[in-house]
Amino acid sequence: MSNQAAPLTVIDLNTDAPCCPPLAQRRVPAGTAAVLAPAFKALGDPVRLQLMSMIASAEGGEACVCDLTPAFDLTGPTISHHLKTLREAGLVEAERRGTWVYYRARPVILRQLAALLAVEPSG
Amino acid sequence: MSNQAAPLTVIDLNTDAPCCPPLAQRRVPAGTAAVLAPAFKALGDPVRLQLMSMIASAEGGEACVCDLTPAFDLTGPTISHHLKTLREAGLVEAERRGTWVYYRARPVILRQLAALLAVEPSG
DNA sequence: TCTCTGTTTAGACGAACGTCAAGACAGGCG
DNA sequence: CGCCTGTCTTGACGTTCGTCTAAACAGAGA
Repeated sequence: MSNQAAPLTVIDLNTDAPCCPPLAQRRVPAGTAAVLAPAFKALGDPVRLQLMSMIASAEGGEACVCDLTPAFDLTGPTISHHLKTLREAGLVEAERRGTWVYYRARPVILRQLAALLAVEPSG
Repeated sequence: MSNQAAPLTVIDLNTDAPCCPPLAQRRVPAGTAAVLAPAFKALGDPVRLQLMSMIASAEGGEACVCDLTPAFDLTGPTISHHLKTLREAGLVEAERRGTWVYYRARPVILRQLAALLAVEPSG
């Protein structure tokens, strides 16, 4: 069963809207927390945080799995699993071009997470 | 044994320095990822994300556990456990004043996380 | 078509997580 | 002091996570 009919999609992750006021400004509602927490969770592993950074900072905006995998002391399947986690969290998207698969960051959700964490300059 | 002698403290979470360039600008090194990933992980649970927000947005900059607990359908010990997780991640700090315990956000690390997630205004 | 390389899926394992009930600790008040 | 209230710790339970090996899938090239 594809469990995506849940009525939880309070936030449209595809718009460029800032989505939410900073976490420190207004209390985050349960629905918003349920939607955004998985994204933070996906970033909550050192390997995935590095993968995310390698992808987001790659030249041309995309990184090949063949460049990502050898950067870690982990097997290919394990890296693939972590990439799937990032994909399911909406943080990256994948595209196969011929032999290789390329991953690209999705800046919109990154901006939303950053906005949620924003704090007054010197509060 | 208090396992905090680990030689991993690449980042001083107590300074006000921006600490790291955005994740999308330069590849996050393994040491930095190891230090910051636990903070993201701590925010990766809906309950903790809401707790963090309730604390950070509370009037006076602090929130009493007695106000936090009744906001969820969870037992006191469970909320306490989540607060401990936030504390160990360096996101909040606690202080007991008489009968009640008050939690306060630590804006420095929040700023660091937000800075790491920062993305150019428009791709 | 067959074979080779690159990537993902499936299944299994131990470790860590989220939750609870029960108990321990801290502080205020008779 | 003894009791009560508020908070944290302990120990347990089932679930999820991170990793691996083995196998399946997708494309390129002979």
